[in-house]
Amino acid sequence: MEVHKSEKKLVAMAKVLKAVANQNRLRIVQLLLNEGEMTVNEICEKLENCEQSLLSHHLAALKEAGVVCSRRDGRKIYYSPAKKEIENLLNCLENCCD
Amino acid sequence: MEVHKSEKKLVAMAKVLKAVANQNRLRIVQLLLNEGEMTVNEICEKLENCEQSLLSHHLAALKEAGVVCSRRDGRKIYYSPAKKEIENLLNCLENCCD
DNA sequence: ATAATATATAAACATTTTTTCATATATTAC
DNA sequence: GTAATATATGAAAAAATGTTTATATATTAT
Repeated sequence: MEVHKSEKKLVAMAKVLKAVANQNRLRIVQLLLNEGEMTVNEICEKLENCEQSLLSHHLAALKEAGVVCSRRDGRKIYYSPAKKEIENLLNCLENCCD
Repeated sequence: MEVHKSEKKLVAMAKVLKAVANQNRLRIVQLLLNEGEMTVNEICEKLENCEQSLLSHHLAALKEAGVVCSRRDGRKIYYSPAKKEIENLLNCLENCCD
């Protein structure tokens, strides 16, 4: 199995890791994986110690890294995991921490 | 499949992520996965822009997070991936970045 | 058009991480 | 013991990230 990657790919990989390498953002991703689509407010309620503005920053970071995606419905915006590979990643991560 | 984790596990997961969420450290891990055990000097030669002292700091961070382990042989110290799950994690990560 | 709700953004500030530089420790060779 | 090699460590400086606060934008309701 080939593990070494091109510089470009390495940068992309580090980017995804940086996005999720944070307690709050990790919890956000877990929430979305568990519960599916959620609005910012719904996420905000589940997350203690994370006020609306901060949450928006975190969501923007996750989105920019391609970890989550969003769609608007009326004045609400729904976030969800951007792709199924994210779930695999989190499961592998979980296995690393047993 | 259960994705939500206890606070303790979440912290552990974030810790591993933080350890590898860095270009140099990610490359170190890839190197070790590809080539098996390597000494600090061998790693240092493969990594450009990463001088001995900095490399030691990175290795210490990876070790402290349980991502790599080390053994001494004479005056050399050999590093290698700490467990097989790390390889799975990197493979899942790779799939996220296609 | 005004108000209310939901979310985002920007700038200032605080904290953490990364990097450098100088020095320390451990092992082997002489 | 002294020198050489391999690696680690600590503290300061530099850079990046996280947090707060205030304000902006978009949508809907009145």
